[in-house]
Amino acid sequence: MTSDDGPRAPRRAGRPRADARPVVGDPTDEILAATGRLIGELGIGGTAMSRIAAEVGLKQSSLYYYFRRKEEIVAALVARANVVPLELVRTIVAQGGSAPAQLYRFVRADVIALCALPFDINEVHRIAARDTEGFASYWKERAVLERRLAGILRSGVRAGDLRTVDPRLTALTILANDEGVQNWFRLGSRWSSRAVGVQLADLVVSGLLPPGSDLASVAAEADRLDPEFR
Amino acid sequence: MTSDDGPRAPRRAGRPRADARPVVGDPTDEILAATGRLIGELGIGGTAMSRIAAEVGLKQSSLYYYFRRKEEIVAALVARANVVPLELVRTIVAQGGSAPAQLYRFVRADVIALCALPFDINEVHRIAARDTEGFASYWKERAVLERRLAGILRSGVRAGDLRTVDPRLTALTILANDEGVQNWFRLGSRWSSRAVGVQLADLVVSGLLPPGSDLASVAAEADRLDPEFR
DNA sequence: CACAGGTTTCGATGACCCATCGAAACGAAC
DNA sequence: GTTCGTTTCGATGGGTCATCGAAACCTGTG
Repeated sequence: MTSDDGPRAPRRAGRPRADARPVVGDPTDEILAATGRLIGELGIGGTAMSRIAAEVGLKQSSLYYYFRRKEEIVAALVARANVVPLELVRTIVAQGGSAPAQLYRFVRADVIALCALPFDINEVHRIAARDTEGFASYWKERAVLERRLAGILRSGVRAGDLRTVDPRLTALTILANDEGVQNWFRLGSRWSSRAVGVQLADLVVSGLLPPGSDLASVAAEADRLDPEFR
Repeated sequence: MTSDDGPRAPRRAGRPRADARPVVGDPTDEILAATGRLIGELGIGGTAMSRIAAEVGLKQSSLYYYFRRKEEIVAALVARANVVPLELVRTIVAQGGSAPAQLYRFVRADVIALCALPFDINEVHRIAARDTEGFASYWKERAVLERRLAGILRSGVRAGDLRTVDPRLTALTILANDEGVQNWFRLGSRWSSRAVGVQLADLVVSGLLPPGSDLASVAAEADRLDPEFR
C-alpha cells in the first residue's frame, strides 16, 4: 500500500470511537438529523439518548460532549424550524400586496412548511413552554412572528379588506390552527400538505373577508406572487 | 365520646395506608383527578407515579393496584374528555337547524369544553397515537366524531348552505383547529375560553359560508338554540 | 523518540423513574 | 381462631438522564 489508497477519512484528534466506523460529517449536525428523525417516530419522551447515540455511532455519554442536555438538542432543532415561518412572513410583508393575499400566502406556505418537519411541532412547544429559559430565543422569535401576523391583520382591517377582528387574538388563532393541523397531516395520510395548506388558507381567509368580497380574487392575487401554485 | 362522633370513615378492608389519613372517596376517581391536575402543570412525562401517589396518600407501587400502567390512567382520563364533543355533536344534530348553525354551535362549545380540560389535549393525542391498542376505544370514538362532523358538512354543502368543500378533510381540519387552539388558550391568558370559542366559530363558519350568506344570521340562529349565549 | 497539551470518546456511577412481586395488615365470614 | 378476599407496602430489576474521571488518539516541541 503506497501513500494514497483513496479518500480516506482524515484522522481526527481524540479517542477513536468504539464502533470503528469513520466519522462522516460534523457530529453536531449528525446528532440533530438523527434526533429529528427519531422524535418524529418515537416522540421526545420515547427517544432515549442512548438511541440517538447508537444512530450516530457513539455511546450515550459521548453525546454530552456536544450537548449539555437532551433539551438542548431539541432547542437547536426547533430553532431551525422557527426560522422558516419568520422568514416567510418577512418576505411576504416585504413583497406587499393586499392584506388578504398576504394572509393567504402565509397560511398556505406555513402549513406546508410545518408539515415538512419530521417531528410534531406541538410536542416541541410543550417542552419549550416548560423551559422558558432554555428556549428564551425561541419564544422571542415566536412573539415577533405573532406581532408581524397581527400587523398584517390590523392593516387589513383598517383598509376594510378584512372583517373587524381583534388582530392579536386572530393572529394567535391562525398560528394555532396551522400547528394544530400539522400534527394530523404531516404524515402523508390521505391528503398532501399542499392540499391541506390550500384548504386552510381558503378557510381562514374566506373567514376573515368582509361580506361581499370574493375569495377567488384573493387566491388569484396570491398565486401571482407564488409561482409554484400557478 | 359516645358511639357517634360524626360521619367517621367506614373502616375499609385491606392493609391500612402508611399515611394514616382516612380514605375519602373512590381511590380510582381520586387518582384520576390528581393525575389530571398534575399533568396539566407538569406534562405527562413530567408527572411521576410517585408524585401522583403522594397526592392521593399512597405509595408509588400501590397505584398499580388500580391501574396496570401509567398510560392506563391517561387513557381513562381522556376517555372522559372524549365523551364531551361526542355528546355535543349528537345533541346538536338531533336538535336540527341549518348546517352552518350546527357547525357554529359545535365549534363554539367544543373549544370551550376543550379549554376547560386541565391538561393539554394534544399531548394526550400524542400518547394515544403511539399506543393504538391501549387507546383503541378512543380512536374509535374519535372516528365517529369525525364522521358526524363530516355529515353536517356534507348535508350543508348539498343544501347549498356551505361552500363546496371536501367534508372529511374539512371535518378533520376543524377538529385540529379546535385542539390546536386549546393548547394556547386553556390557561386564562388574555382571553376567556368563551371569547376564543366564539372567535373560532365565527372564523370557521364564516369561512365555509357561500358568497352572499351572512354570518350574523347564522350566529343568531345558533344563539337561539344555545340560551347561555343570548 | 519522549513528552506535554488539546480533543474526542469511553466506562462507571448516582439519582430518578416505571413496573413487578411477594408479603404484610386489615375486615368479614365461618 | 382460622381462612379468605382486599388493599397496601417494601424490595427489587431494568430503564432513563446526566456527571465525572480517565483513556486513547492527534499535534507540536525539544
